[in-house]
Amino acid sequence: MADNTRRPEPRYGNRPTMKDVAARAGVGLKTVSRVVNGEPGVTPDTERRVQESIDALGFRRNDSARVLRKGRTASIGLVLEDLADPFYGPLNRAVEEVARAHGALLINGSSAEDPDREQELVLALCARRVDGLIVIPAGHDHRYLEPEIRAGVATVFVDRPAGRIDADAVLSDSFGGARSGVAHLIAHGHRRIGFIGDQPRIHTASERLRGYRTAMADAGLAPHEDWVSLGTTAPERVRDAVVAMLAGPEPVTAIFTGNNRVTVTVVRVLAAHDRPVALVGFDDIELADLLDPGVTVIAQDAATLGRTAAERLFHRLDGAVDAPSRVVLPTRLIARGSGEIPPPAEG
Amino acid sequence: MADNTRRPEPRYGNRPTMKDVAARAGVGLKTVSRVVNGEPGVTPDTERRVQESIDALGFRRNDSARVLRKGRTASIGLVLEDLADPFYGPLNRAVEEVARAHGALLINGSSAEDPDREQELVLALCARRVDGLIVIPAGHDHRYLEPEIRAGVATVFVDRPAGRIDADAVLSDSFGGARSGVAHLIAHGHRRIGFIGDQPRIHTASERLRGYRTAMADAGLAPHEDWVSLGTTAPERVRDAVVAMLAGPEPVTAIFTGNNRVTVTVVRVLAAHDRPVALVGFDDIELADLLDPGVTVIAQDAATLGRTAAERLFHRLDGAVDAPSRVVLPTRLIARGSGEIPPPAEG
DNA sequence: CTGAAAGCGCTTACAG
DNA sequence: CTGAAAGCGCTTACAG
Repeated sequence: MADNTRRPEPRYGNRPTMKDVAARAGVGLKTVSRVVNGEPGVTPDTERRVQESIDALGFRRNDSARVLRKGRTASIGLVLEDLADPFYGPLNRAVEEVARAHGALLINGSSAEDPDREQELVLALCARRVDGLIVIPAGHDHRYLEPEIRAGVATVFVDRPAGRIDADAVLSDSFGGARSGVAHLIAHGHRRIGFIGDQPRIHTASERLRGYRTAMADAGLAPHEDWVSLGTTAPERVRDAVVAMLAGPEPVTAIFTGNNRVTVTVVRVLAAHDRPVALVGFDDIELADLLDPGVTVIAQDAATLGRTAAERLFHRLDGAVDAPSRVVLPTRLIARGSGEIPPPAEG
Repeated sequence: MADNTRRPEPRYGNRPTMKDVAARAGVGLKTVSRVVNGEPGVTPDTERRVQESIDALGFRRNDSARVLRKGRTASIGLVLEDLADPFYGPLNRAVEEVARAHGALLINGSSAEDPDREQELVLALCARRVDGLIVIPAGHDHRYLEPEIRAGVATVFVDRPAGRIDADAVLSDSFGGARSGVAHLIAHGHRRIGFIGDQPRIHTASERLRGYRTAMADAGLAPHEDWVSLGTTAPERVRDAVVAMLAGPEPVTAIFTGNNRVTVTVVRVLAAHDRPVALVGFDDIELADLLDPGVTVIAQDAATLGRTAAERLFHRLDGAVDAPSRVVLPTRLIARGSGEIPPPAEG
């Protein structure tokens, strides 16, 4: 027999159904349903016969059919940017734990920072009739979700707000965090401070840039255009940005980085640089404390972000109909050395 | 009106169905189905009327009902140990990409290294009638899966093999990787080498220990019992193990660590230690190259692990019925400094 | 080209 | 305590 023999119609295999169990036990369908669901009103003897039949046939209730009748799928969708990004790991896990506590399964997907892919994924989840949706949006126009939300799909945005619709959101204080991080560098004597961030269409990126500009303005500093670089977090792009800022007649003496991926690349570039350059990064990164110098960061609490969003979602699923809310979680500056490097004495 | 007003029966909201669309367009149910699914045999005029009706009502096909009829859910389940562990990020992402390419959604869950939780999750996924399952097993007895596999649920184990059943598995070469890592330390002059690993009931942990013992035996070295420590990867446990190995009359001069979490803690402890101690760790870790010394590791390719497993799964779903296979992927030693530290001159 | 009937595997509402 | 009938929202198989 060849290796590539194919089954005719795979279907669910040949799974026994409640009907099969009922026939074998010589009872009605509803009685099987009662036993399977632990409902009362079955004599011990009948129950035993049904249970024996279930075991013999290897019956397992088809929740997919159950769901169709009950109207709730006991599943939620989580759309994030990249399942492989360590920043989202704790967020993902926190959402899972809350879902689990509510008896719901988690359907996961990455948008890859592509608005079309986000929409495609979100609508596929709606077609599966997930009870609710937690979205880290890639796009800026979520009006496509309006009919779904009206139809009862609870939706909570996390990390970034929804665009053009009014919806629950759970965010970190990107503006405040960046502002305090840049102020920290200024307090250590820096005047020429660079900002390297993610693409400006991403809400967190533009908020962090705003924090940078505000901190500079607060100190009466006017950042040179060349000190700001926004774009993808691809290592080459970030590397070029650092190199450019450190060259020229007025090189920056400190850099503020907009997220974990940017920070990692900047740390690499600075490690190979001849003069010390101060650095504060948004997002904590693993082993940041063991580098020399340790990396000073603005840490956000990704797990709390996820947990808060999921709890909000289930609150809605429990029937809460209060107005959409926005929760902003504080960030925390962790000084480890890189942010406390003074600028070189001016020549 | 109070905030906590509750809707009566949440159901799917009040979603329009094909029946509603048909009634509004004045056509039969089957015609709507044809339009929704892009099947041929509808006049342009009829199609226009139906489409108009779909748009006006905001109809979206209920895939949950579709699935019941079609027999396939176009979804797969992935059970891993911890969604927050950075090691699984790339694996998770790779599985997602393959699933996406096959039009399937990904249902995700963590076992938290608890066999009961693994089983509960796996069976819940089976009840949802996922088409297939990718499992990083926590337990060692997967006979509970036999009826499911017989009923047609394709199943592939990844990172660790199944227990007591014959099933596809995609693994990294834990034994060979650990053996070569320890041999590397021996080649650099070490004789007293410690091994700190995860709990021995975990397949990868015991295989790596076996690799350690084999490398030692190959070199004619008899490891002292105190040089081997297995247990949870909790930082306190690992810290105590390192401290114990470095104390006493015959302290180890090098340590081999069994996975990324152990390595991270050991790096922390060694950074605070007064004498240099060589280190090779299983699994690559972010920024390992920037530490001083850089951390020498045995790297495995988590993305390939995930991709290979997912491809195997869809191969099965396409009907392949060849015997269960075991794929073992090679590991790669990356020398960065910590593994090349020589032992101190003997007194 | 179009649609009425039956059925996927359950639960609901009801009757005995 | 028990079960037959109807229905969840689709697709299948068939007839016109």
